[in-house]
Amino acid sequence: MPELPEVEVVRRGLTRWVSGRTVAEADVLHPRAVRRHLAGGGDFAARLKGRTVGPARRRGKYLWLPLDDPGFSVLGHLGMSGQLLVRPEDAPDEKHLRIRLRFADGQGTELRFVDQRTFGGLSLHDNTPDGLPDVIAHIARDPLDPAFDDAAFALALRAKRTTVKRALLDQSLISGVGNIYADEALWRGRLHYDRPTATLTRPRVAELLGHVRDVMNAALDVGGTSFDSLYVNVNGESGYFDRSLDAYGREDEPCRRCGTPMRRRPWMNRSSYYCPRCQRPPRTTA
DNA sequence: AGATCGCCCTGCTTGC
DNA sequence: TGCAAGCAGGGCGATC
Repeated sequence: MPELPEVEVVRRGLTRWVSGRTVAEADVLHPRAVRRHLAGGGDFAARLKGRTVGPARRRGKYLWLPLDDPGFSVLGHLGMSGQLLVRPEDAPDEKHLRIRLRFADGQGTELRFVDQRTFGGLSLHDNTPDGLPDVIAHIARDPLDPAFDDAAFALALRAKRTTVKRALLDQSLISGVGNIYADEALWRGRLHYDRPTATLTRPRVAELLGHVRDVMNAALDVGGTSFDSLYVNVNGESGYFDRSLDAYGREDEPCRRCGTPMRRRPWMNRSSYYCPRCQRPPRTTA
């Protein structure tokens, strides 16, 4: 599944291969892929036609393309299985092709949104004065954003009176951290997922934030080289999952620090992976 | 009204 | 062997 580093790779790929091009036609092949565009697929296609796209932007796992009509943008989210592919126009359709954008130039490539599980999609939205699609105005900055405010994050985290993994996944506090990165950062920080945020000191929060950034940057280093071939994988197949993860998916495997078998626990309809020795549970599991 | 939880979706894996 | 349940999970909206 695409995580923030993969989405960033996609953003760079879009800027390189799609920005500056003018949409000749948009084909919506599956209505669910435009479900956030409330006016429907026909309206989506009609309003996109003739628009020229600007440099791709990203916040958390959201991507958007500002349009030459400065009032609005194409917003995208890859969900669990979404891909944005720049493909030759004559390449056969992918099995799960949902949206196709043709361009009014002679480059011979088109942009395809392919998504098996249809958690992702594209939509058009008005921009806020900050140039953000209005429907994501509530999404906090992500930890790779230079304007991310570490001190404000630490304050808000401790004020929330929640547990640390919930906080990491709370998009109003910090965006772009999914289940995998949360578990990896917590393992690095030797923190149990149910640790109350109120018990974390500011230095501890700063350290945790550092771990989140380290994991993301490591993945970005690997993924950043994957899109510069001819068939432009603007798809986020970064090779991240070839990297060795320290926590996620390692149930019963030895902790890389202490050798204790890692555990998996059901958590919020998901799983949490942790080392029972390095990441001691809080005394009161309330 | 802030916090919590269920649901959306499909293909691969697991178990009987 | 075949079928069915389990699992993956971001984000939104309903609910309390």
